[in-house]
Amino acid sequence: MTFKKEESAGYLINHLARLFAKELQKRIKPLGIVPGQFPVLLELWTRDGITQRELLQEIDVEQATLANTLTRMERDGLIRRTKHPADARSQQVWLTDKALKVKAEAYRSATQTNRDALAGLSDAEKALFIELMQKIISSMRP
Amino acid sequence: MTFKKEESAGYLINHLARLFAKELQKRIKPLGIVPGQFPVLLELWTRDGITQRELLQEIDVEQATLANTLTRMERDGLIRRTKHPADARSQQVWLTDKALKVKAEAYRSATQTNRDALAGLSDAEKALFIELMQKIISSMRP
DNA sequence: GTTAATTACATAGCAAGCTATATATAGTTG
DNA sequence: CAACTATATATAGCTTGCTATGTAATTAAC
Repeated sequence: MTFKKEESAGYLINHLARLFAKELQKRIKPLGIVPGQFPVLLELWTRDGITQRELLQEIDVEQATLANTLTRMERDGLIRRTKHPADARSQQVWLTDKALKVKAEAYRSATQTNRDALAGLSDAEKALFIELMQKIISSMRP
Repeated sequence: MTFKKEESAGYLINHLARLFAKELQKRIKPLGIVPGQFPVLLELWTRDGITQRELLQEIDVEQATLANTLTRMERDGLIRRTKHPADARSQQVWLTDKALKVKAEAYRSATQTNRDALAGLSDAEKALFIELMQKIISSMRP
């Protein structure tokens, strides 16, 4: 009954995810942002002022995770939250100038992290790797 | 300047890692273990009584992460720690009966999680996916 | 139009990761 | 052997994720 972790998909994926996060964190630290804030920023950079509910539909985390991430982002001066005019339960989320200013550089950091990480692969391998992950995700997603 | 998260290696890997962890957690919960304990168990099931230092060499996490994981495992009755006879700084780590008893079922759970997750891929794709991850990891590892 | 169900968000509490730092013991070196 | 240096582990404090539960506001049902 041998189980080799170096050949286990789950083990490798977990390891890889941590290596990626560490690398990205290093790059974006000077911008005053952290990896967990990236999905929120990506969405708001293209669609500012949406509600938490709408944000949640675009981001693959639990509602509580998003709420906590937004609280930290507010603390860090990246977003503001305002009451929704038509629904008092709802909050609209708005980027601050600080968050708008780092957009270009943050994109570059993420792109560069991906590029460096996959630098040892051929173009065909890179494309295949992405495709395989997409395939697995869509089969696992609830 | 478009950045599509569905095509970003880092984004996909993070998402995939969370899906895997969630799935594994569901399966091993009845055994009284959690995903973060798996690397420790895997090593101790084949080499019991080693020191934290030796464990650390096999597991790709920081020393502090391992120390905390071991503390939780001790609390949960999975391991015991004893002073090393020849070096008072050192701790030897031993599995309890509880941890030994779940070995076979835990292997099965992990194997099954991997199998199910990759079920939509051909054998060649599975092998390729593993190889690509190994390749990326070895290029990113410090 | 009050009651019940649903929705939006927050909070509590935990796991698992990280960096940075402290502490105790061992080893080395003058 | 006293004084550094190095090693083994622990602790503090943070992020990012989760589940479970609470709270307030809205909508649906009677």
